[in-house]
Amino acid sequence: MVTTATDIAKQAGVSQATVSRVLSGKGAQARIAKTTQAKIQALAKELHYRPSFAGQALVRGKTRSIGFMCGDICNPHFNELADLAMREVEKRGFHLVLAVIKWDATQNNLEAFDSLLARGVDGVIYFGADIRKGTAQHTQITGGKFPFVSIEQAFNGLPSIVSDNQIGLDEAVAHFKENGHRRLAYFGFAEPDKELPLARAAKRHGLSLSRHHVTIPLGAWAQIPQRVRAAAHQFADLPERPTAVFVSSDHLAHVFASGLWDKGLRIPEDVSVIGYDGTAAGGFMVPPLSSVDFDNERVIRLAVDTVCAQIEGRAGAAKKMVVPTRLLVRKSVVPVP
Amino acid sequence: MVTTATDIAKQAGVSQATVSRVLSGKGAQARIAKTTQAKIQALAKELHYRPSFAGQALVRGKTRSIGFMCGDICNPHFNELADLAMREVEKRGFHLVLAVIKWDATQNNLEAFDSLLARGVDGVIYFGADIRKGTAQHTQITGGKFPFVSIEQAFNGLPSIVSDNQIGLDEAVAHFKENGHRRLAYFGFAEPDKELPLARAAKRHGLSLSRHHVTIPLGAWAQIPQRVRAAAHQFADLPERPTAVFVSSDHLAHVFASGLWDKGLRIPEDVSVIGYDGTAAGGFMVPPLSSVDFDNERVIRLAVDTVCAQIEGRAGAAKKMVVPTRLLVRKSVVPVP
DNA sequence: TTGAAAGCGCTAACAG
DNA sequence: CTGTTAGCGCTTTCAA
Repeated sequence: MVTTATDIAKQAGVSQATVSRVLSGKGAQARIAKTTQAKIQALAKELHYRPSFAGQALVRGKTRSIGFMCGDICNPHFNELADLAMREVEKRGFHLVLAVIKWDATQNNLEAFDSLLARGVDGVIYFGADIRKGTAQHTQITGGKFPFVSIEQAFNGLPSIVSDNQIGLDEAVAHFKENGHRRLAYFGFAEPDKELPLARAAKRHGLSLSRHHVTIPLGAWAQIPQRVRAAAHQFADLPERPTAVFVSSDHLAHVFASGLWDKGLRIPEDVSVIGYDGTAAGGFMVPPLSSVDFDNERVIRLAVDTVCAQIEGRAGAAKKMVVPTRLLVRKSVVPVP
Repeated sequence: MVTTATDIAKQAGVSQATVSRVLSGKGAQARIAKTTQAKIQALAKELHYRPSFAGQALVRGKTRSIGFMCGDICNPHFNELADLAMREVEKRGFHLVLAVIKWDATQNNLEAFDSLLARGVDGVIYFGADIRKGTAQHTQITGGKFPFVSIEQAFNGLPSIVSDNQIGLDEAVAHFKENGHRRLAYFGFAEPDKELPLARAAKRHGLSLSRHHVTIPLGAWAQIPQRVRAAAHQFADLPERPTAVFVSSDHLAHVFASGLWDKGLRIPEDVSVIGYDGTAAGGFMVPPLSSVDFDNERVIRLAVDTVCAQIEGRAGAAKKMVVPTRLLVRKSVVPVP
């Protein structure tokens, strides 16, 4: 049914090894006769030859594929990242295998990681979901031998790429201030990486800061939207409602905006908002969402470079890379009335 | 470095075949001594044994993975579908390999398909992008032998799952009419599958219908957003602007809404809109977008069932399955002023 | 209850 | 310039 190199060898009257040499591009180097090459090439085309993935993987000990672990792929930040990763990885001759982290799992483990290893990936790019958890066991599994790079979350000793949120958040707060806002709020999951820099920035610029956390019980992952919406409703009903809100992700900002809308509030007329991630999707919100931009391109390029280097043995490289964030000004912040 | 079955066999003092039997769950059936089983299991755990993907794939002739081809993964319809497909496929013990169709390729070919085959998938679920093209060559490649199912686009003779747009579009038009709208517009790419049923429905309900096509030159895929936005601007400036618009996808509806906003127009106050796809993302638009729902769950379940059946030799099954669409009423249609 | 052996499709080292 | 040979890690007869 499926054509193998041996089939071609038989028909061409040469050895299977010769076929392999020609078809894997080593023909020139091995100085195979032009005529033989041509014959084999022709046969290969005619019989729709396609090297067996499993055969190659087995003998090479590599599948030439890289795993990408991330949260809910319906979150624009993750799908935009996955899209970039796919292109970047393919550019280097690898395949990308996606694995979505299952937060609704009963255990707090990352089955996705096991799934990727079972799938035979040569390395993994790990990008935790919105809510981060310790994953000691898997860090151990990797043990520093397996090509691995983590985005945003730094595992001890393993290469990681984290963003410097202070810069972007400073700009965000400054932007709010320039527009006359005095009462700032944080809206989102509990994320110290964002809340601490935000608090610092607020202090620096003399704005008050309140925090509005959305909490999701373990296993209730599916009801995130409802809970976020409910939290937005609560926010809308606040007596001394802040006029400026930093939402911890663009994805949440969508739901937040929708929740405000339910209550008859509008962005930016009633409340000015800045998101986080700088997604393209945010640019199509009504109004276009200003956001702290994560520099996806750079992060992904670094991540892919890092795993590839490890896979190909050219190790070394920095252990921890820091990428700056910056404010992306669109239309969701206006002067306070 | 990596533990193999042979390693375990050596340490356990048994043959590698026995290890394989135990570890692949055939221990009971092959009546291996309980003690032997226990010893092997223990060793496997201790040494972090993980069957080699390539080894298994080679001997089985199957990778137990299914390819999913679709358009831009940043389009909510596609990422919601991919997400479902992933879960559905994993439920059956397969992996999903994503391949995004590259419309910006110079050739009108689907490299994604080749990429999947190179990746050794056992079957393919094909879901064309917004703009569909003939892909004769690949239809030939599949030749009816390779497990394959197409969503929305019916290839000659191959299993396919298409939606019945007439139902949903009738409901959509009826909904517009109930709200007093008389002038209806189609906004989107040229898609006969949607435009024809829409025209029929409009006629039936006595509404006028104008068409506003967004055209993208081949290779200009990257500038879709700008072009859609520009088209929305043009629409906004129309002298006799329709009050009701059917947008060919929720994804486009986002951009359309954003384009109207640029011009100071609001949904639903100035124009009522119904999208297509019924994405969850549409539910977070401001205002929540009414949409013709595609019944993702059902389509994906059918698709996965169909490829799996082919892969596992239980062939047969219907050649062409039709899934009804229906209107999902949210908040983007209001009575005409 | 278990071992020996064959072979999946491919690459690469070693001979010519 | 090309053939032979030896595995890669696993499953699966066939024997014992």
